[in-house]
Amino acid sequence: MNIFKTIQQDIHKLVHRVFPSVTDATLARISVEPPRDATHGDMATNAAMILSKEAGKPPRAVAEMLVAGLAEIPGVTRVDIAGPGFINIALKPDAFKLIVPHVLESGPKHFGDSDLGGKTPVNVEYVSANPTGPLTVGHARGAIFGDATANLMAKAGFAVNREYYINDAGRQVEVLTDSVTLRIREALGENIGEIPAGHYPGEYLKDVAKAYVEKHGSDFSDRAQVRAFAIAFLLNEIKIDLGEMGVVHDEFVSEAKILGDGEVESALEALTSQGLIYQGVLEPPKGKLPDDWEEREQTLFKSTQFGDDVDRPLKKSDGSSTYFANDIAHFFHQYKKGYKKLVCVVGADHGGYVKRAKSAVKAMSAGAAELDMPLVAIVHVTENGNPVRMSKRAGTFITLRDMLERVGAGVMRFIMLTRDAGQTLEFDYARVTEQSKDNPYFYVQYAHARCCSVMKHAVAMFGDLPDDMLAKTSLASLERPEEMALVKLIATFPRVVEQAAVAEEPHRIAYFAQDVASAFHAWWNKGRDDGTLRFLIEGNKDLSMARIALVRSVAVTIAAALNVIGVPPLQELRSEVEIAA
RNA sequence: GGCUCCGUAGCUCAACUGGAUAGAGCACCUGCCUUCUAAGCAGGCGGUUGCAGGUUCGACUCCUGCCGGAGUCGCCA
Repeated sequence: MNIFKTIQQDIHKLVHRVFPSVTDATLARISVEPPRDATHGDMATNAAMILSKEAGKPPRAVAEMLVAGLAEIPGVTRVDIAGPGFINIALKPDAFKLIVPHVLESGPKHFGDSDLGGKTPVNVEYVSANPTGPLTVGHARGAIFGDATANLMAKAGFAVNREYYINDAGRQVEVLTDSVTLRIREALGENIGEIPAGHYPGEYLKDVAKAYVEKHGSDFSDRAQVRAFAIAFLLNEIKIDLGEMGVVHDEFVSEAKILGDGEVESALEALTSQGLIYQGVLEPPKGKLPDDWEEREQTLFKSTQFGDDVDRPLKKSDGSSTYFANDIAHFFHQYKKGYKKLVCVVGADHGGYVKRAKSAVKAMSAGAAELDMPLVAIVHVTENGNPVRMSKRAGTFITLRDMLERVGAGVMRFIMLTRDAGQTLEFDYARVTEQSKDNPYFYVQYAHARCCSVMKHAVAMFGDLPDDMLAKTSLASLERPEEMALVKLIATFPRVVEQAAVAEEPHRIAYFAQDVASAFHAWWNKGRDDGTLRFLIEGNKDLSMARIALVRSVAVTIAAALNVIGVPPLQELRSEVEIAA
């Protein structure tokens, strides 16, 4: 149930009646949204301003033509023309109150569900960390963002597949094999001295070596065996970490398998048949010339035809395919499986790669598929404001597991979604675990726990109060502004879900949860000064039941939002206090 | 030097993808808190959205050029 959409559809119908020649494109631009300023009413539409050009009349004149029809839409109590031609609409409270039984019937799993996506198959790829070491907090952010984005898109009606692409081919895997071999020799008693340059120095490889020796003994002569063992071991560690974070994938796709299956060749053939591949010489990069630059003819993809800045090479000088060529194969693989929309979550250091990847997908699908590449920025981990440096190369990075053990998955998931993914995130151990309203995780959980506490008292007073019963409760006595503010806020959730899904911005859900928590805390606090605003009023069962229904729907709404983020809502905070103590 | 992302209150960040008077929290100031529910509450202060142009009914948002920060720049992934 999306009241904004319902009204929007009514308005579209009305516009069509008043302006029969209106085009679909124009109609699509006519939106209905909650105004920023509540005094403007409950909803505002830009219809008159959008139609102005086609109608050949000034916006306010167009608005005049729509007012009468708008007033007849069910639930509408007032229609005003304002500013440059906005039409403000007020609805009777009952129209909004319908959301409460809807929330209670839908429950935390389904409130906010939408069919916007029309079951469009979408592949969301995230994490995809190389199986060469443990996950870092940077990976954690990408994992959480990707997981929440996948949840969000699924909630908005897309058919989502969650993919982890295993980079188990290429040079870094050979480096891993060398490094592990060294550690195996060490485990067998050899003094290996300093780890030579060009090897991964991380101590975690000792674990790999130890496990290898336990399984295969002292024979490390079979390079393929060492490599396969190391990858499997480290990938398993990664899966354990992800599992504890509640980050799930539907499938793990192996790069080595894609290469082995000849997918690169078939992808390149597809491009060749479109005349998009040629032999040529690239201009050297403008400005600073690399020291070892030499002109060379190579195999190039005409990515400039699709918005890229230069054509991109597909073969290295030794004839093997570039990373880009392999990725084209990977995207081609996804496309062939039927996905029309590809989302690939990558680190911000891949920013320069987005254009060519998008152009490749556009080219090989002949425009039928589209790639989005959200960039996830760095995490700065601090402790009481003091930065904790991380550097994967030095092997002193902060691992996902370090952070998980320190603050727990719920805190990580929520806090990492309190920023737009493209913004660097400061994550302060002290701040995200403190029990105060300055900590958004706590603030939201506290609101949910307070709702649960009210429910406990309510049950003691009135007996069992299942949701399906509360859904039938009369809400006629809800008339205070604090109550209606919450009802209206809850009613926007389906809209927030759709917009966040389209924008692929799950942080909006976290902000919404904070908004609901804030409005609820405000209501709760009013009850301190004004006894008539308590939830449970002795001797007034009608009012109490109506408020209980609203409190419960607040809890369900917060739970539904947290569900998208992947954070379990807490019934009470006491247990957390004990953990912290 | 080219490209990408970013620049919003003193600080950390939002702003419904072009909508109305740009919003929260922290900090600061004022008042409240011997509790049906204070791990606080109510209010106040705070802005030429980096700068300069442009597009239009309307710009934090789109375009151009500067300034500043981060990332990246054929044979790493």
